[in-house]
Amino acid sequence: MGRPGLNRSAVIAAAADLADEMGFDAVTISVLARHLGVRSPTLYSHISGATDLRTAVTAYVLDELADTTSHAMAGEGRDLLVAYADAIRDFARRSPGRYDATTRQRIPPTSDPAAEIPASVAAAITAGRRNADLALTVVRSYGIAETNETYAVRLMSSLIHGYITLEIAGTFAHSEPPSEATWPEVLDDLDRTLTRIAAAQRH
Amino acid sequence: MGRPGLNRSAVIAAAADLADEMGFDAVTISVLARHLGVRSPTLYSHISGATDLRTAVTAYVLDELADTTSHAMAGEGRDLLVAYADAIRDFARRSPGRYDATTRQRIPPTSDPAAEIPASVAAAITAGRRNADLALTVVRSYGIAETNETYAVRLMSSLIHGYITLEIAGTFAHSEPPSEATWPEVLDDLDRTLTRIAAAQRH
DNA sequence: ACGAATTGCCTAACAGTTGTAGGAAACCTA
DNA sequence: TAGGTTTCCTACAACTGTTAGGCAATTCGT
Repeated sequence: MGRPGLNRSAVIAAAADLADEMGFDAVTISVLARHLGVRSPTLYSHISGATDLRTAVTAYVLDELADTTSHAMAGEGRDLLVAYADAIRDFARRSPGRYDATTRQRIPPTSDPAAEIPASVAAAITAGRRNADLALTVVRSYGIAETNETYAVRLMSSLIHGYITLEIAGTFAHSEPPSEATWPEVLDDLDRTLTRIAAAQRH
Repeated sequence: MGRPGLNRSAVIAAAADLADEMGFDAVTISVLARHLGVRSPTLYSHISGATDLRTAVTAYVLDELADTTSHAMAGEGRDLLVAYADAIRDFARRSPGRYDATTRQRIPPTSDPAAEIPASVAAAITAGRRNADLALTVVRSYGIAETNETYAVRLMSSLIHGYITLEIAGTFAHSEPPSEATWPEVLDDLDRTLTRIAAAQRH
């Protein structure tokens, strides 16, 4: 039934690829349409507007990231931490536009019960939770108790995300040693801290 | 000589205020012009375009941040770290649009010697270095040797910036305890790590 | 094989934004 | 009061986001 052509998934995937080439902000409806060989209004058959497109890309990319990360995760404790953090960093360096999408798109608070939640927002929330669960897995593998879980996840996420963000922004490019060299040290110190948190609770 | 009216500084300061009200991305030439009670082309007498405006706001805000932070810095070691980190976090929470400006604006690498560097870009680089020097001051107060200075600054900056970014993005809003409660713990662990780095070098 | 429903894509058109060009008005100084 | 300087304006061109309505291609039921 109907004529075959673009579909929503193809449009979103193309947008994610474009984001890696030109930056997340540069992915406009017009640019994306030109890249796909159609006129701008055509895309409105597949997406409901620019913000829907961005949110959908965010959800799509968050799912990709969770897939990649969970596939790379193996071992326990320090090994698991390194596998987890390297997977995220590799993803961000390989696909900076995609990584940007995971952070740049602000999901409004769900406090308003009357407001209808668009499907793309719901998908982004679900995919975000998938990634949060992976972080939780790493922390739990250190034997950190439930009381400290949230804290440990926030500490670990902040450090990993912060380092990757500043690294991609070029903040580390103007001083020695190269960013590549200090990353393992960061993970070493993060490992020590997570170990300390786990040890401190079994008094 | 000449008719008094807007000048470049007033335009940039107004843009920074607007960023706090509506978000950094929402500050367009047209919106800013309307807010200042003039027509859009008028602004081109004071700024050379949209990217120049954004870069100039970044430089302006980086200077404000360095002023605020250096004014708040006092003490040594842990006290200094807390004063430094709290100043940045308070700034970011009080002025989220301004804080966004410090990170969202990408300064291209200065590798090309033939390219002329616009004044706003040079100002942003200088202001960025001011902030980097403040971070260095904190690290040095721990007695960390020059060999480890860069590493310690990267670690500290990544953690502080990452936590603030995720906090403002609302990532911590959906779990207990409140973000307010885990921040001091983060600084505690950061203090321990900086102390360890300092201790490890005098073997 | 044919009609009908379905679906994809198009043109036309409008509002809003960025940016350029050139001119008129307001102000300070002499 | 005249000159020079600077501010601000209107007019215009190009591009992006978005809506409305229509043509055309494909698939399904018969």
